[in-house]
Amino acid sequence: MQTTNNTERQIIEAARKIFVKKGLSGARMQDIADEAGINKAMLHYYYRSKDKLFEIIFNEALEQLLTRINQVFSGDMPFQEKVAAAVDNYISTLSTNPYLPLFIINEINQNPNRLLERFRHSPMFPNVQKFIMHIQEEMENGRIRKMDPMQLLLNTLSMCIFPFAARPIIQGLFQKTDEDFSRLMEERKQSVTEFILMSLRP
Amino acid sequence: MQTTNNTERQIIEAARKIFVKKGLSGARMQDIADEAGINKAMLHYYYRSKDKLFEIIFNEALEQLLTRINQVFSGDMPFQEKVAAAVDNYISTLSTNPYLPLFIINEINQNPNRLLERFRHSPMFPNVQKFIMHIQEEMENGRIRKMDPMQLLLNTLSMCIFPFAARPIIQGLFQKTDEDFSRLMEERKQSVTEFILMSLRP
DNA sequence: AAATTGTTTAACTATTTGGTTAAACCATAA
DNA sequence: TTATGGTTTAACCAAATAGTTAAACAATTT
Repeated sequence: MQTTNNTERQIIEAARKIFVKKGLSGARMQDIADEAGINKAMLHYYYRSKDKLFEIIFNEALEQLLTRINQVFSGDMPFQEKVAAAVDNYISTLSTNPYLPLFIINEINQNPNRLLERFRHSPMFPNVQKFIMHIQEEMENGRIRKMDPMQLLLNTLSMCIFPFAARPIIQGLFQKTDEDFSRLMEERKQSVTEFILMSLRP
Repeated sequence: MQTTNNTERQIIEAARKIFVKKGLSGARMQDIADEAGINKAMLHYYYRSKDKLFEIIFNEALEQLLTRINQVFSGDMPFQEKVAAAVDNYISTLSTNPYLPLFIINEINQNPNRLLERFRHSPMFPNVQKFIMHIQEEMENGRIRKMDPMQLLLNTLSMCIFPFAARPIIQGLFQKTDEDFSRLMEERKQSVTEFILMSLRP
């Protein structure tokens, strides 16, 4: 029985690697089989079809991304700390899963109706609302300057996520090595947090 | 001869629509032919292969995006105005070409070596450098607070581009109509500019 | 009008690719 | 050891898809 589990796991890992890199339409079942070092028929034996296998990978990716990120938003720290923690957590998560955001954005673009359903029912939604309310509270108390909370949320997410999505362009354009990029993102935790909080000074 | 030109143009327009929406691997030659309302053989008659046709669309998209954006960075206005103009121009361009950034990011991800070459030789590169120098100048003169100019550049690009790449997620998650989204982006021009300049207060 | 040249189409081919099957393999239980 | 049941493989199939071709068509030239 350990063979079964082992094979199943090998398939999932290979599928994740290929799907996340090439997307649903770009991935080949043969590529996944090769990556897992097994016969292509095994993919169908364990997971029936390409679509079924993809579904598993997509859901897993979505959950992985949202779960960790989410704990921060719902936490009860003071506002400044919460921003710092959110940025830190976001950039850390993406540093270890750099392909994830582009993968998810892309597939939702290709198939909004089918995939957005999961998003809406994900644990992320309510916490974002909570974060927005926290922002409004701070503004009303005059502790930060007033602006549309939605725009602030978009700014925060944009600055955390975008550099990873555009990574190959950034690295290519500015001749950065992988190490350079890692360092840049590490510094970015501090820099983005500061950038946001400085902007919000009343 | 007008028939020829007309067909050629129809093909290019159809190809742009399909490629930009579905990407290289997701696009079907038949889809492009259908979109153009012509026989599939015509695609090969005029443009030989899928790859050749894709190359044309990709280069065109890249040029379109960079050319307009670029004029701003190289201009000679005062810093504050330059930031405002850059943000405004960026968001305006993307409002009329919402699929463009994701398309370009994606295809470069799929084929970095082949496509980055063009990027590096594009007219964008030197002007970005000029913008960075302008930032440094302002910092040295104490007109804005000090921070890594590269991070500032990343922040600016992120906040302008990301919302368009993530558009379906944003709209789906927050139940925004197309009109809502347009308005949000229109307000964003002002909001992001302010956000940046506020953060840079010394 | 006839000939020539470029354009368009339907039908076809070759290749890729997701999916199936029957037989071989292998571990475990009887 | 042999029988059983799950696992794996090579070979195959069917559908999708990029690309080709020969013939029909249309415009232009002579």
